[in-house]
Formats: sequence, structure tokens, C-alpha cells
Amino acid sequence: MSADSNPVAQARPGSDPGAGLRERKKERTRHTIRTEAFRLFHEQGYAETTVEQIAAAADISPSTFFRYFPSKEMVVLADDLDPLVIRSLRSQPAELSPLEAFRAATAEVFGGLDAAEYQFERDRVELVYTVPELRGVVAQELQRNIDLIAELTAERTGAPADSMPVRAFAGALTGAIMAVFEDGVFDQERLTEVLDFLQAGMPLPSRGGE
Amino acid sequence: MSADSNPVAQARPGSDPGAGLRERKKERTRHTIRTEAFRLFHEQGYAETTVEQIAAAADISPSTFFRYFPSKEMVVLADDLDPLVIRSLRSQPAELSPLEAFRAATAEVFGGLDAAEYQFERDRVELVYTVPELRGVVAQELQRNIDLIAELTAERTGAPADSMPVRAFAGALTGAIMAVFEDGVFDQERLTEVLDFLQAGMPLPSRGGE
Amino acid sequence: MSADSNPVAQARPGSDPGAGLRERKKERTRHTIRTEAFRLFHEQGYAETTVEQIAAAADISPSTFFRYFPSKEMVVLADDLDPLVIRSLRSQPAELSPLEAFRAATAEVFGGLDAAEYQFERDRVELVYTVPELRGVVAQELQRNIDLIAELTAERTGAPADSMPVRAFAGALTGAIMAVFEDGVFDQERLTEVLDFLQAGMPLPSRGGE
Amino acid sequence: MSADSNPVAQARPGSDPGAGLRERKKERTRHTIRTEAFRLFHEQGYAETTVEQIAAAADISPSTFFRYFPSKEMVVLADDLDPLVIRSLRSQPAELSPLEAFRAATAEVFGGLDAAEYQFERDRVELVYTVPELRGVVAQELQRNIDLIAELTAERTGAPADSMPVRAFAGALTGAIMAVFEDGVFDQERLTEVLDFLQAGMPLPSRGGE
DNA sequence: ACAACCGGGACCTCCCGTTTTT
DNA sequence: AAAAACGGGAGGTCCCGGTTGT
Repeated sequence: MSADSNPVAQARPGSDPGAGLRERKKERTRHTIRTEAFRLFHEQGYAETTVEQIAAAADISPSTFFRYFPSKEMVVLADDLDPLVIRSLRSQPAELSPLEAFRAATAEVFGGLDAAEYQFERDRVELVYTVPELRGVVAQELQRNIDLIAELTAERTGAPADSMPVRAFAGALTGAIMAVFEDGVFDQERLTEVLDFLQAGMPLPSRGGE
Repeated sequence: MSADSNPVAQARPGSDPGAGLRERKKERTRHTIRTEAFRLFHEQGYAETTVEQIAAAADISPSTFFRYFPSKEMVVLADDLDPLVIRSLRSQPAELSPLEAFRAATAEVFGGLDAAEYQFERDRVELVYTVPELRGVVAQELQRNIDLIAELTAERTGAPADSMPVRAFAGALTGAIMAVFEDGVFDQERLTEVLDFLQAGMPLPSRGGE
Repeated sequence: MSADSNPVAQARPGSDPGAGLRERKKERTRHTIRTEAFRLFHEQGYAETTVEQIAAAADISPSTFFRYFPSKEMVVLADDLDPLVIRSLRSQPAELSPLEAFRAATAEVFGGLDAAEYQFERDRVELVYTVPELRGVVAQELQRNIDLIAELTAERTGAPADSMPVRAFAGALTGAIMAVFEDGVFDQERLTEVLDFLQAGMPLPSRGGE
Repeated sequence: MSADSNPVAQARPGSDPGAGLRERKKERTRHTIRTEAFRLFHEQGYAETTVEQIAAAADISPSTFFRYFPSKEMVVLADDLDPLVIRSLRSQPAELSPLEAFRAATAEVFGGLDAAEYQFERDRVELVYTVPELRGVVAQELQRNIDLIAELTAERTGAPADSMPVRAFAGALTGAIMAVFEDGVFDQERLTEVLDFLQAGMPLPSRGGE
């Protein structure tokens, strides 16, 4: 797969070269803020980190911080991977079932991340599921994911996005992933296993004894 | 199925007649608080309703309110149906698959509710998914449900409760239900449809055109 | 010693005239709160005085009270004289022994107080040692004093602040003062006598008969 | 020194053999309560340990607990060593100065403790000076110690117990000890060093350079 | 009588919108 | 116009004293 034919690569955060210097700089600042924020969250905890500290670490003013993120919460909620997944999902062949397409898309997106980006996502997941103050955020993230997947599934199947099957499918997919990663340890391999499990019709052991 | 052999009926909220006056009164007070709280929430909104108002409506002191619920949020989070579902699920025949057992259990529990109780649960669901301040609560509710279902599924299948399949199943079930009811309209019939859909392996249309 | 060369005079509470209106007003508010609080404590007792009453008397809101003092206790613990003593002690000639320097510093600080300030400190001492609810405060005050004196003694002697002699000296000084003033009657003259007694090596009568 | 001539030995906690079975049993219960309480405090913290837990561990009812100690605080405040020190101090020869007598008395008392008793006292000191909730207790303990020493010094010197020199001496002695042991590490050897330092007139280095 | 329960009130925190100062 | 200080009010914790069920 050449770089040109990979629609995801072009959307890598901070890399879109055709977007003019201004855009690239904005993207870089945004990335710096998130990186520094996560470093501080990791070092001293989420609640103990103030917006001022993040701004100082990212070498911007606090007011600039709020021009990039509407609140401290949003730093951890903002998922830059979403557009990549969308793009990748849309480029999957139509023969694939929604689940297969999702599987392929996540594989492509996560495969396209470099080590730092991958680690960043892992940290993000850990943070979101670990810090109790962020419970509100996980609910929002959850709903956003469901809506996103439902939307894309609707495109792929032709069924309306708010129909029961589409929403139930999107919810099941999201819920399964979340339930497994609730321990805060994200890992691409585990993700694949979950998708396999769903694709196989969720085969639970009928009785293992006790 | 006679009333005697139905283990759920005996655990109906506010109904345990052999528990002494004290217990009965406590249960009644708890129920009054919840009822009045939901009435006020419905009338004037969640954030606009103060604990003091709830206490006044329930004819208790604010401090007594906090003896019954650790926080205002918990009035809406507390799910008195949980123990009923647990009890019912445990009493389902072992031949049923986890999903079938869950289906039967929810049917039994919801079927055992009188009109007021059923409406109460509907209001609760609407509130939880509708009020933005309660996003933290839905995350907690979600996690609680997943853990609960995982636990019971583990009992039924013999697989460990923290194994991937069990958690993924519990998450998928919970996620699907939540995604469908996120519009705030709870309905037993829709619930059944979702469970049917999951049981059938989530059959999405392969291509409906666009 | 002219007023200009007296570094303590310039730091008198509520007097820094070059600090802008904002600062001066804050200092005045703080002083009003303390004065009114002590008046009420004196009139109706510590426990019987609510923060609300203090706030009303000082013509501020209760929430403003807590902006100035983290707790009701701290109104009586806060010792505005500390920085004055520190400053004065540091300005004492190096030839003086720690005890002599402390003696000179307290003389300077107390001599620099006007009648109202002096009376205020007397009330404070009486309160601290008289009200049982404030026992926690006296322990904190004690420790703070010991640490403070130890720190300054360390500077003066060159010995580390956490060495046994320095701490024992600071503890002995603080303990002796406290033991004598535990009756709640503070008085500069008695303080001088105690310091004289310590400086003389604590000469107790060898046997007065019994 | 024979056991008979040692007046302290007869007062060892829990050992007074001439006091009748009832007394001995009470003493044993009291000791059990304290031991179990300290064990729990050490394991799970002071605030996190409830009176119920202590009572359960000591195999008594909570109400019995309160018949032995008026409050949870008093479990850690009660100093069974006080009567031993009193007795020992009174038996010291009259030629000794108050400080020398105190030195001899503490040496005798601590020397008479077995390993478990000694460790118990160390734990107690650590607890008292380490847990912030117990600040009120240290103030009470402090005052009690000062009063006690003042009383005994008055007996020995003939000066009134509330005279300045006697109180200042008692305060200095207590304060010095407290200041040194505030780190929570009690040790008989350190105690001796502090007393030596006081006896030598608190010789601080005149200038260590800087 | 004994314990659980409850009412009341003080303390304290947090947030938001308004005023004041710079 | 930006920043600091303030007022008001709700949420939540704790303790005490009185009442009531067992």
C-alpha cells in the first residue's frame, strides 16, 4: 500500500502539508497543548493540574488555551482519530459487512500511527477510564462514538441511522469495546480480539462447570 | 407460576411486609423522596430543583434526605430494579443462554411492575439520558450495569467475570440497550426487540442502496 | 532609632501605604473581620458565635469571610505578628545570643504596637488558651512557633534547624512561655521575666522546705 | 536494685498482684483495648478506625469501650506511664536538682519497661504527633505534662506550683522534649541527650559561620 | 431501656454573575 | 477592557439532642 493510496496517512494529525503554514502551526500548537497536558496529568493527576500550568508548559497564554479547547475536559475528550476512522471506513470496499469494515478501518488507522501517537492514545484511554472526575467525559465520548458508528453504518447498509438495528449495532460495538478497555489498558491486539468475538456472534461457553 | 414461587414478587420495592414497622417506614420514605424528586425534576428541571425543595415535598428535613441518598445525583442513579433482575436471572433455568436468560429476567421483572412503577422507571431513564448534568451518572450506571451483567454471565457460563468474552458480551448488551434508549424513551417492547436483534447475531441489511 | 530605620514599623498590619487601594482595602477588611470576631467571641463565647454573625458584624458575606480565613479557627490562629518578629530578629546584631536576640526582638515588636494592637494580642492569647474547642489550634500554634524559632536560631548559630540543640532550644523557649501564659493572661513584663529566667539557666530554689 | 526496693516495678501496668482478680481483669481488658486500637490505627489509620472495630477486635461491646475510655481520642491520650513517673520522681533523693531527678526517674521508668511496653509507647508517640486529627490531644497531653512536672517540681523545691519559675521550668522541659520528638520517633537515648542539653544550660554554638 | 432514626443547624466548598479596581 | 474581589446560594458533612419503634 503506497502512501498516496492510503487516505488515512494524509490526515495524520499535524501533517496535512497542503493546508498552508497557518493551519499547520495551529495544528502543531494544538498538539503541543495536548501532549503537555497529558504529561502533566500523568505526573500530578488530572484535578491537580490547572489550566495555567498546561498553558505555561505549552508556552501559550491561558486565554489561548481556551481558544483551542473550550474546557479542560475537552483536552482529553477531543479525539483526533475520529476523522481518520471516518475516512478509512468510507474507503473500505462495499462488500465488507459493517463489522468487517470497522475492523479493517481500525487496523489501518492504528497501523498508521507512529509509536508516539499510539502511546498518546493509550494514555488518553487510561486517563479517561481511570479518573473519576472524567466520568462525564466518558459518557460524552461514548455517545459520540455510537453516533459516529451509527452514521457510518447507515451509509454502508442504507438503513436509517436512527433505526433500531443500526443504533443497537453501534451501541453493541462501542459498549463491548468500552467494557473490555475499562481497565484503562488499551491495546490494538485486544481490540482485534473483541471484534473477532463480535463477528463470531459472541460465542459464550455454554457451561464450564463451576 | 404461582406468586409464592416467584422470587421477584416478594422483593418488590416497598412491599416486604414481614420486616417490621421501622423497615417499612424507611422504605416508604425512600420511595416518597424519589417520587417527589422525580415529580419536581419533571416540573422544573433537574438543576433547578434543590435538595431543600425535595425534602420539603417529601416532608422530611434536608439532612434526612442525605441519610437516604449520598447526593442529589444518586436519587436518579439508584436503581431499585437491580436486585430484582439479579434474583430473577439467578432463577432462570441453566439451559438458557445468557442472552435468553436476560431476556426472560427482564420480561419477568418489568412484567411484575405495576403501572406506577413502570412509569417511574420510564421517567428515570428519560431523565438520565436527557439532562446533561447527569452525564457523569450515566457513565456510572453504564459501568454498574456492565459489571452486574458480567458477574451474572460469569455465574451462568463458568467463565471468569473479567475475561474478554464475558466483559465484551456484557458491554455489547448494555451498549446496545443504551444506544437505543438514548432518546429517553424507554419501552419494554423496544427492549425485547433489541434483545431479539442481538440474539439473531445482529443481522444488518447488506446493502439497501443509498 | 528613627522610625525610618526601624524595619518593623513599616510592616505594621494595615499600614503599608504604598500598596495600592486594593491591597489596603483587603488589609482593612481582614482586620475588621478579626476585630469583630474577637469582640463577638468575647461577648458570647467562641462556639456560640457563628461565621454568619461575624460576617454580618464585619459587613461582608459569609463567603467572603472564607476567602479571608480558611476556617473559623484560623481567625484566632492567624498571627500577624509572626512576620514582624521574623524581621526584627533578623535585624538583631550577630553578637547577641539567640535568647538575647529573641528578647530584643519581642521587646521591639511589642513596643511598636499601639494600645489597641497590644490589647488585641492579649485577647487572642486569652482566647487560645481558654477555649477548649481551640486546643487543636494551640497545638498548631505551638508547632508553628517552635519551627519558626528553630529556623531563626539556625540562621543565627549556623547549626541545622532540625538538629537536636536547635529544636530543643526552640521547644524550651516556646514551652516555657506557653506554660506561663496558659492562664490566659498575656503581659509583656511577664514575658521578659520568663526570658530572664531562661537566660539565667533556669535557677530553681534548691530546697525551700515544705 | 532488688525488685522490692524498686517502687516502680510494683506499678507496672497490668501487674499489680495485690489488687484482687477483678482489678487485674479490668486492667487486662483496658490493655487489650489499647493494644488492639493501636494495631488498627497502625494498619488502617486513625480516622478510618471506628470504635466498633476496636471493640470487636478487643472482644467487647462498643458500650463497654466507653466504660473504659470516654472517647476514641482518650485511647491514645491515656498515658499509663504517668503514675510510674510520679512514683519514681518522688523516690529520688532530695539532693538531686529537679532536672537530675527527672532524668533519673525517666531512666528508671523506661528501663523498667519490657520490649513490648517500650514499643507501645513509641507507637503512641508516633501516632500522637503524626495524625493531624489528634492535634487537640497533643495540646491536652502537653498541658497535662506541664502541670504534672510543675507539681512535682514544686514538691521538690518548695516553690509554689503556679509560680513563674516552676511553670517556666516545667514548660521548658516539656517543650524541649516535644520539639525534639515531634518527628514521631521516640527513643530513650534521644531523651537523655535532650535532658543533658537542658542541664548544661542549653549551650548553642555561638556562630557556625555561613 | 435501648438503639435507631430524625430535625436542626453550623461549617465549609464551589460556582456564577456582578461590581469594583486598575 | 482585563483582572480581582465580592454576594448569593446550593451541595454536602458533621454533630447534637430529642423522639420513636422494638
